[in-house]
Amino acid sequence: MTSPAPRAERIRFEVANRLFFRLYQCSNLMHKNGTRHMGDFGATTQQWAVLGALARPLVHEKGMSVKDLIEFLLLSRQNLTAVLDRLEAREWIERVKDPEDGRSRLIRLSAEGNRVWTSMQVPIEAFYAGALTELSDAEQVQLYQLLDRLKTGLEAV
Amino acid sequence: MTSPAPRAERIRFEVANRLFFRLYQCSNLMHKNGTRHMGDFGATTQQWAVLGALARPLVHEKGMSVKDLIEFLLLSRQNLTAVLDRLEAREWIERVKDPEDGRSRLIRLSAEGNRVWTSMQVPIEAFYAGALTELSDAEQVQLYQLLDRLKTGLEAV
DNA sequence: CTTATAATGTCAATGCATTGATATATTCAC
DNA sequence: GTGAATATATCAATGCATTGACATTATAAG
Repeated sequence: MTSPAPRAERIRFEVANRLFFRLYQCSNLMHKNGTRHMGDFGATTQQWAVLGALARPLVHEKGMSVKDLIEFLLLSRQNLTAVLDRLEAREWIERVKDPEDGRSRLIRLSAEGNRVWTSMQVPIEAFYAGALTELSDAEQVQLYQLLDRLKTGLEAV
Repeated sequence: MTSPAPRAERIRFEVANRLFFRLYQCSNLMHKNGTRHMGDFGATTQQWAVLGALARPLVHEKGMSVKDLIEFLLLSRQNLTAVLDRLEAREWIERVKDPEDGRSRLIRLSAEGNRVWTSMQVPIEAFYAGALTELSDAEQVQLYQLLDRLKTGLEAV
């Protein structure tokens, strides 16, 4: 059927294969060791992402709708709901009615959630520093930018 | 308590934050859209990783022990067992006794698994090509190498 | 007012990933 | 042979992630 792939094609495939395999491994390691670094808090890396999104300056006051959180985090609604439920059970976030849209509920950091998020910065910074020892400042920026463009491709594929 | 972080430190933290957030998003997108690309086969990206590991030239004949697969894929034994169970249920892999070590069982591609893996190359290549449109060949290599060093740091942290 | 659309939530099934504890069989050192 | 270490498997709990289907409530269009 298919003729044997030319050399350039084989190499291209091999590079892509390794690239996505490393992405897979790095993501698993990030979640495993990142979550382990939070020992005292018992918070997962996925929960950081939510708290971090809600703690951003322009969001902190009024909160974010579930819809906006879904678009920001790129998660399914059903999955995000479960994560929010766990965060709400710990009283780190609150769901309040949006005064401007009765259908919408705004997700906000609670006072306790804000306090916890601040304390979490210490182990998070330690994790970041430890995980990035092999990369210079410039390389970290480079990696971020390459991942940003990979994300663009992955969204369209 | 802690004095306000110097500007350079804040920027460093922000870069790390974005880097790991993009890693998180890319990994989720890879699994979601990668698995979707396999529609006909109903195989997940994690299952590719296992089949791909077993299909490598030097492994294909004799297979790999569970221990070696764990070290290669960086997964927990309990998780890998579950993935292997699903692959075995589809008769894509076989577990055979290691003639050299009675404790060990070697995981091998079955004839059917080998055939399926070959057919899968087509949608996998299409997925790779579509996901990497934003990156040149050189950038793909660069990204792979940066992820490789990130992995080293993430393993040690 | 009626209808369509949008935002959210819920129920169910499946798969991936972790940790912890326990069990069995085999190999190897002594 | 005894005992330690190794390789694998299993059971249980928890969390993350997807899809699909259905329900509720509120907004917006006609």
